[in-house]
Amino acid sequence: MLCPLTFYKCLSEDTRLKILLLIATRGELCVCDLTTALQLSQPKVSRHLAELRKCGLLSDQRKGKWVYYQFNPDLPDWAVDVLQNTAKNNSQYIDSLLSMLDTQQDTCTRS
Amino acid sequence: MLCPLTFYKCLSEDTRLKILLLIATRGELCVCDLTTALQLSQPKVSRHLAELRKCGLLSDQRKGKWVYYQFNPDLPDWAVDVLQNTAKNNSQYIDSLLSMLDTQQDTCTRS
DNA sequence: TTCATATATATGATATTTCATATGTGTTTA
DNA sequence: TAAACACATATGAAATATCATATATATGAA
Repeated sequence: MLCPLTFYKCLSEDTRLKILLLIATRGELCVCDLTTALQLSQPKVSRHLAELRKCGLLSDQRKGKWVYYQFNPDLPDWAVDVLQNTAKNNSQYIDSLLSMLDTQQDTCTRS
Repeated sequence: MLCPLTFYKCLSEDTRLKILLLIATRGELCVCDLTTALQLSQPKVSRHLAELRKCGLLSDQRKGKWVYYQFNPDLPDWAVDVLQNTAKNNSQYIDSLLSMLDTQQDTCTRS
């Protein structure tokens, strides 16, 4: 059972909120996608991802060298609704980040 | 324009989240209703109310000696949705507080 | 004067960042 | 094929920043 306070603490920090809204939009992203989109150091991004994992908002899946993050399948519907509602109604907060994924050189050798 | 990060910072603290969910359920409440429901000191409740007012989530209305708080009419629809969705799907988080309002002696002389 | 509410200031508690380093996977090469 | 290497990601620990609480006191209405 996800406590609403735990959930909202996760959304109350700029990096974590952006990670969640990016994943709400794209379905899944790997760590290097996120460091590129957010222009932040890898340890900083990984640390916040660990927090989101620990609290049950995200789950991870390794594919070779890369680790992809997506919403935890156990996340309750109301929480998914909140995240998707927020992403849809605050595009100015994430659009420039999304465009980094498409137009900028991704640090992943993969891309 | 309400920034989503500002909004979620307001929801990331136990007292503030409970205040917002109580108001989502009841429409409006005065400070003494909230101190009763939450069993917290008046300065603590007032301080959090001031924060929610400053950030644009709540507006206040004085009625005689009492000050009533309700959602700010300028609060965007997505934010109202988030709060009502959360209240509806987390009744275990607020039901016991709501029952204090109905059954316990309210500290307001009014009641 | 009393009751309801607001706020200042000091203090304590938590969360975040950074740097260094560890782990884990795939790839090269001797 | 095993050692060495390169790349992606995770984490420990210290330094720093941010936030919440308590107590005392101020304001404002009846």
